[in-house]
Amino acid sequence: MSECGLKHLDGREYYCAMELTLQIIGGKWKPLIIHHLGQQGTLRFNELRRTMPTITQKMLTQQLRELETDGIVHREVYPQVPPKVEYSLTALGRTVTPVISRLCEWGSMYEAERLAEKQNEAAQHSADKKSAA
Amino acid sequence: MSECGLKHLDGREYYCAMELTLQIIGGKWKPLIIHHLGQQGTLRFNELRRTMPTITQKMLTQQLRELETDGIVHREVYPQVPPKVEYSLTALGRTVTPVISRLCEWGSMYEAERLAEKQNEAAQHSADKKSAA
DNA sequence: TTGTATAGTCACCAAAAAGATACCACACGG
DNA sequence: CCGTGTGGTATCTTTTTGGTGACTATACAA
Repeated sequence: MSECGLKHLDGREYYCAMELTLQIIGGKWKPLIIHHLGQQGTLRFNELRRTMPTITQKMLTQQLRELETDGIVHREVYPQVPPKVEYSLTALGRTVTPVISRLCEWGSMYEAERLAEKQNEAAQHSADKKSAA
Repeated sequence: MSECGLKHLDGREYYCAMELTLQIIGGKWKPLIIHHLGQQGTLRFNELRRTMPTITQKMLTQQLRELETDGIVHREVYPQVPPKVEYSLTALGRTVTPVISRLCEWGSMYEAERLAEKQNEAAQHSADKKSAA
C-alpha cells in the first residue's frame, strides 16, 4: 500500500499517499466543510458560515479556495449585486465523503471506548470506597 | 452519523467525531508513526526515528507521548543501561490502521486522478502546438 | 581516556496557522 | 440618508507548532 519515498504533486511534498490526503482534506475546517456540503448539496457562502458559527470569514474563504484549487469544491459565482456565490462538491469531492465517514466512525468508536473506560474507573473508584469503609 | 454539538472528552473540544479523530491521529507525524508501528509491530525509539529520517527527537518523543496518553501506543521501558524502550500499537491502536489505509487509498486515487489530468493537459497542449504549426 | 550509543529533557527561537479588525462595492428598505 | 446584507480582501496580532542545540547517566568498545 504505501512505499514511502518523497513525492511531489502540485508543489506539495509527501512521503505517503495518506499525507497527501491529510494535506487536502485535513485541518480544522475542511472536513467539516466537506461534511456539510455533502449533506446539504449546495450552500451559499453565508449559509455555510452560519452552519459553522465559530469559523471566521477569512478562514472560510481560505479553506474554500484551497478546496476549490484541489478540485474538491465547485464555486459558482452569480454576477449579481449583492453578490451570490454557491458552493458544492465536485464529483471528486463526493468521493471523499466516505473517507470522512470513516474518520467519523472511528471517532465515535474511540469516544464510546473512552467513555466506557471512564465508567469502569468510576465504578472501580466507588468499589474502593466501599471496601475501605 | 454526526449531530454536531460541542462535546468534551479528556479536556478536548469537538463538534463532531471526525474532529476528535483528527485531534488524535492527525498532524504531520502521527499517521506515519501509526503506519510504521502497524507494519513493523514493535520498534525501539531510535529504530522508529531512523524510519522517519526528518523527524526530530523532540517531536518523536512528543508525538509518542500523546499517542500513549490517548491509548493508541504502548510504551515498554526496559530498566537497562543504556536505555531500551519499545513502542507498539495497543488493541485500540490497531483499530486505527484501517482508517489510515482509507486515507492512503483516497490519496492514491487523488494522485492518479491529478496525474491523468496533467497528462491530458499536456496532450492538449501538444495538440494545440501541432494545430498552430 | 575518549568516543559511541541509548532515550530522553529543557530552554530558547522561528515559522506557520489562526484570529481580530477594518475596509470595499452596491442594492435595497425604511 | 442611514443601516443592513452580500462576499469578500488587507493588515495586524496572537497562538500553535516545529526545530536547534545543550545537557543528562551509564555501559561498552577501542
